[in-house]
Amino acid sequence: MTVRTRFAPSPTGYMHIGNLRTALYAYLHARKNKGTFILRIEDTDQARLVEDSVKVIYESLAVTGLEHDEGPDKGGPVGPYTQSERRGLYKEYALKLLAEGHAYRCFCDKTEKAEEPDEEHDAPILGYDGRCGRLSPEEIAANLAKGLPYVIRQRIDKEGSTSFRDFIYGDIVVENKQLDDQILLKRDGYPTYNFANVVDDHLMGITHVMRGCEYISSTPKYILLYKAFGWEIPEHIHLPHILGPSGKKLSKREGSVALGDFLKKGYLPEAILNYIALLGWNPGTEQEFFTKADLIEKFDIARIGKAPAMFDEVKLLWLNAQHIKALPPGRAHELFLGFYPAAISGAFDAAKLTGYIQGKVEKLEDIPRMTAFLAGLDEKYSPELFVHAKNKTTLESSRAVLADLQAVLGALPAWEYAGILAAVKGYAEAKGAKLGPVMWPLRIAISGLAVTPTGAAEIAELLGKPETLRRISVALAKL
RNA sequence: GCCCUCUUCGUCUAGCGGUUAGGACGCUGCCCUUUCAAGGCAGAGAUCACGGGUUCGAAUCCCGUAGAGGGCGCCA
Repeated sequence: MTVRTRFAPSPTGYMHIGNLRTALYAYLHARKNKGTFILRIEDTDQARLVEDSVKVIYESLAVTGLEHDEGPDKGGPVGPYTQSERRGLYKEYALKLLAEGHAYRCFCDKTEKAEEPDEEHDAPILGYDGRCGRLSPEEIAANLAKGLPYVIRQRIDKEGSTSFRDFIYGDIVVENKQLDDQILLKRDGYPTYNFANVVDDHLMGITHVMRGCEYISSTPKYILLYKAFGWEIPEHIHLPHILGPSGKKLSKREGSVALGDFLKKGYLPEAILNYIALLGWNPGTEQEFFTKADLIEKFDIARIGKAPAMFDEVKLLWLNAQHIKALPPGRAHELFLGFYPAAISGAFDAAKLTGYIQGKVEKLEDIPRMTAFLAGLDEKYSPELFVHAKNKTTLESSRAVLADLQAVLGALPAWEYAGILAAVKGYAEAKGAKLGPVMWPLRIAISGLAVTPTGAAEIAELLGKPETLRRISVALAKL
């Protein structure tokens, strides 16, 4: 049987990183097995529709390269792929359930109370008591005649228990009395997630249902639905949660949760994918750096874990640096260019600069801060920077070195890295000094910083001869 | 409240009856070096949540307990 997986997000306006991981796993499993990856938009909550948010979903999948084979924008054999366009279908199937006694009309009006759930107090919320399920045909007819609005609820026999085997968590058994007569079709005629999901997954031929483990508790109800329809039950793969730093579900209050946030900070899509893939899955080897192609090759749902994982941006940062380092130079430069201050991309050999710092950039967002000193020297730096114990430099030694260097470099006919380095080395040798005591003052003088993304000779080359000499003069004036 | 699930270094994890409990991030130190970083090496860091079993032997199997997370919406 060909594998068919689906990613079924709701248009909320942003791509939650946890949802992205679900999409990634579904995508990887499909690709790994030469199957089909489907995108389905779950927009059944009319009150929550957010303008343009479907676009965000398309863009997110595009930028991360999780391209789908079937979906609203691409079509396919089991469309439409947007739930709001499938309303007729849900009604048809709900009616079928109704006719067979697996569902009933409920005329109770609980819309008011259900508006705002009380999140602070975990007051016991009792499920629906099933009263409308006991209405006589005459009562139902009377209500219908009165034009009373109604919902359709699943009728669940409270005797016995329902079980299913989750691919990750194993056998899950729940007593039926724990199961609520959940609403299948809302008053407005739209299906609930609970119903639409089952109907669509079946109609779309989904073989592996992958979703967050918050659905484990309600899956028995879905199983009952499959059974009522007489449908084959697909493989269920519930994924452990991704937690925020506090150990709670990753939420906006604790920092970035949206793919867009990370992209804006200069995390590479491949690094993000790589990192979240490892949150809850491991290859069984010690490999941690993965390209998307690697992931497709190595991914295996059998190695998904059960325990929730905390999102650690520090490790993501490290992985991001690894991915930046691995970028082909041309591609790196393309990306870096967008982050260089205008003065740099104009006046400097920016491609050369990229080459010098590619190995040190952890995230693109840091580039302006790392390179600002090239565009303009902050002349107010402290002379104390010249004093460095390990290199045995002092204010006096620095002054002497810089004065000499000004002459040595000033006499240089050509201006490029190798020549500059050779000149400085030659000077140090002539003085019988090690390179450190000479390089340190030079680097401080031309950068004004204790920490720079690249060495003194590289910086001097980028700055050009006049500016290098000028900055040395500025330093000399301080000393 | 009821139900479901989870629990190995701070974090991500390996482990699936016998290991000095391995790796990665982070941290510390050393080396290299043209500073920092990168790279290389080394180190600290886990009585495997706790308590009982089973077994010659348990992080691994069983039963409890605790803690944490999730569900109980005309949200998904």
